[in-house]
Amino acid sequence: MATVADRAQVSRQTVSNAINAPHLVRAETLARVQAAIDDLGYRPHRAARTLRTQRSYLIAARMHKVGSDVLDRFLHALTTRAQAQGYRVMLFAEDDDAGEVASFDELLTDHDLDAFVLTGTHVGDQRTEWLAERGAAFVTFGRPWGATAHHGWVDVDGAAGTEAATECLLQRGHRRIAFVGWPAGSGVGDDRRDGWSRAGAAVGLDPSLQRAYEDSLDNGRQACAELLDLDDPATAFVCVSDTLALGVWTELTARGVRLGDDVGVVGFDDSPAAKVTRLSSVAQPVDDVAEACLRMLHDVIGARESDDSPPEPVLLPPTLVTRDTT
Amino acid sequence: MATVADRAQVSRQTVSNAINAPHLVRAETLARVQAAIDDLGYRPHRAARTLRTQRSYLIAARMHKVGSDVLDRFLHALTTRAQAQGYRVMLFAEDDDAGEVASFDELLTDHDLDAFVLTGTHVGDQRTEWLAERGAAFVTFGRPWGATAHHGWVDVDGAAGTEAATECLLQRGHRRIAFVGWPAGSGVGDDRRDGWSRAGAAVGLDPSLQRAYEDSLDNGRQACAELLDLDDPATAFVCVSDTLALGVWTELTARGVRLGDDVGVVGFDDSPAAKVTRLSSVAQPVDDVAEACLRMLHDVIGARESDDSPPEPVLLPPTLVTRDTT
DNA sequence: AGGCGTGATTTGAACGTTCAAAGTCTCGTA
DNA sequence: TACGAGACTTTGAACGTTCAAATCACGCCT
Repeated sequence: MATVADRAQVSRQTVSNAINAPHLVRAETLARVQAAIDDLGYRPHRAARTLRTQRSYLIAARMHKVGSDVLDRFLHALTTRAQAQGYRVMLFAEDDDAGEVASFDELLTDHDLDAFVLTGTHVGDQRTEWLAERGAAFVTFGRPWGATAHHGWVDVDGAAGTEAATECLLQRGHRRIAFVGWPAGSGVGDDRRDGWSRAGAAVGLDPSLQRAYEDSLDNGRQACAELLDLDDPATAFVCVSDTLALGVWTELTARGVRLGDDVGVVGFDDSPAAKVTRLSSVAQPVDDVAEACLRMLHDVIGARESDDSPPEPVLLPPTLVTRDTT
Repeated sequence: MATVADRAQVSRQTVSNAINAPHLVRAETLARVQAAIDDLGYRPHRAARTLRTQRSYLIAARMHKVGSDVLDRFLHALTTRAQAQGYRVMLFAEDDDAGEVASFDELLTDHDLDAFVLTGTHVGDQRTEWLAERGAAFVTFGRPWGATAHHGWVDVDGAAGTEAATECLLQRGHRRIAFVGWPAGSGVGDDRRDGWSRAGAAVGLDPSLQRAYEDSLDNGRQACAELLDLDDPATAFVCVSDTLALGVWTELTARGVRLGDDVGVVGFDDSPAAKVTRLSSVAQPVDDVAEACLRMLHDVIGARESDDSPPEPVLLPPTLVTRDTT
């Protein structure tokens, strides 16, 4: 920077201004500085800037547990878009809320991180409170389940997704549409169940036609088997996840059922496995989520300390991808 | 840090030494400094340290294109392990070698990155040369295909994987074992084909029983159909990827073939979709790869400038996961 | 003529660390 | 008694930026 200043016949500070506050610099001078910068290929040093300004242009994101296709795609979108705005994404990996908070602390204090993107919000989430207390900038991909929002969030309207799935199956003539979900209390799971309930209630479907299991292929099979073996069996399955849906699919395939014709299935997340098995599924618009997160983060970072009202939440609609199982 | 120094009745530098070079400090003093650090909850500021030492304790990794389960898991393992050693992983996303090199440049010059982890090495890779020229520390997950190694690398022995797959199918009694691969020249693809050739040659299998297509489900179906419709059809398929294998699986399922009994299939990568469809597949030991990468990186970072011979490469054996299709 | 405001630029200090060199203390030895 | 060696500690400067305040040049008003 000193070299640039010398060559442009100005002081360090003018170079700094030319870069960070060009309106303070006379046009003629600006051009001279710009030329010097180009000639010398000068680029400001981030660590020095961070040291002085307490801003790192870094965003932290948690490296999710493996096998989560949605979060993987989200992270990709986030990285790409952050980069376009001059930010970089820094990863951390933790197993639970407590560990994550410990990471926050280190990242915030030691690395001057500018913002955090949280995924997988859940009931009783301890992370948001911690961050809010510290006055850290953050947004969540996921609603503040069971709490009032004291922070910006972006989420996908799961209920709308399962509702659309249910309506699609209704149109195909199904009247025994079951829901295969997660145990109550999970926020996301309850929301997706609500969508099915809503669509069902509108036309008087049997609201008891449902099962709740932890997320696994085997549990999907199990649920499917139970619902098929009823006196008045289910003819279609709306599932809270692709994992359970693929379990259902497995059971149906094993029984030799004609998928799409006799029985319908819809999953959630549109995972690669759904594409392979031609399973219909509700797709989350992860690119849009990432975009919205960054926009919101931009506002939050700017408005921190001055403004105390959280930004307007964003709820995005998912898309039903219709394949062979509906 | 000044506060710690005051409280411990020592100078800044002694605090610094207590942290970075404890052997230089008298035990008694060390204890006093340590106590002060604990009392005040002091933690050194990374940006300041980076500014002075030119070291960031940051490792760059590329955020792979979506849908690559192996790289996703690798990234997770890398993050976890790096973190345990005091490093953090910084992401970048680029579409091609040129873009990636541009990112390297920015990360190296502006952010003082300590090291790079490259994935997806390929024939004519421009990235390694660029990094080597700059004297940057890096390792690759993937061999330097078609070039002599001027850098440390870790890879999985693909040929050993397909060889094991082929031998497994031989044991099941198959004698018409086909290979569904990628077009020649891709390094990884050729290597995996070699494993099949090797195992086949040992017992005199037909070496022409193979197809080469770009990686997609449809191409897998296509290849499968062609190989089944031969006068002397294939009875088993060793595939270069799960994508192609799942294409094969789709075609076989559509034809109502009894998988595992009449016909065998083995994929590569052990993706989630393989688990769902009960497809046998060759699994890469990504955790071990990440571990080896970091160990190697540690050596490279330490030895930079002094030592010029690259570290010993690491080639790890994959594991054949046997499910219903063998 | 002198003071004043405004826009452009410079100066000195500071951010929090570590490097390089110099300083102090203790002890064994000539 | 002094001297050098070794162990430990301190001092001043530096890393590359930006902040806050000072300075400068210039035209305008009274």
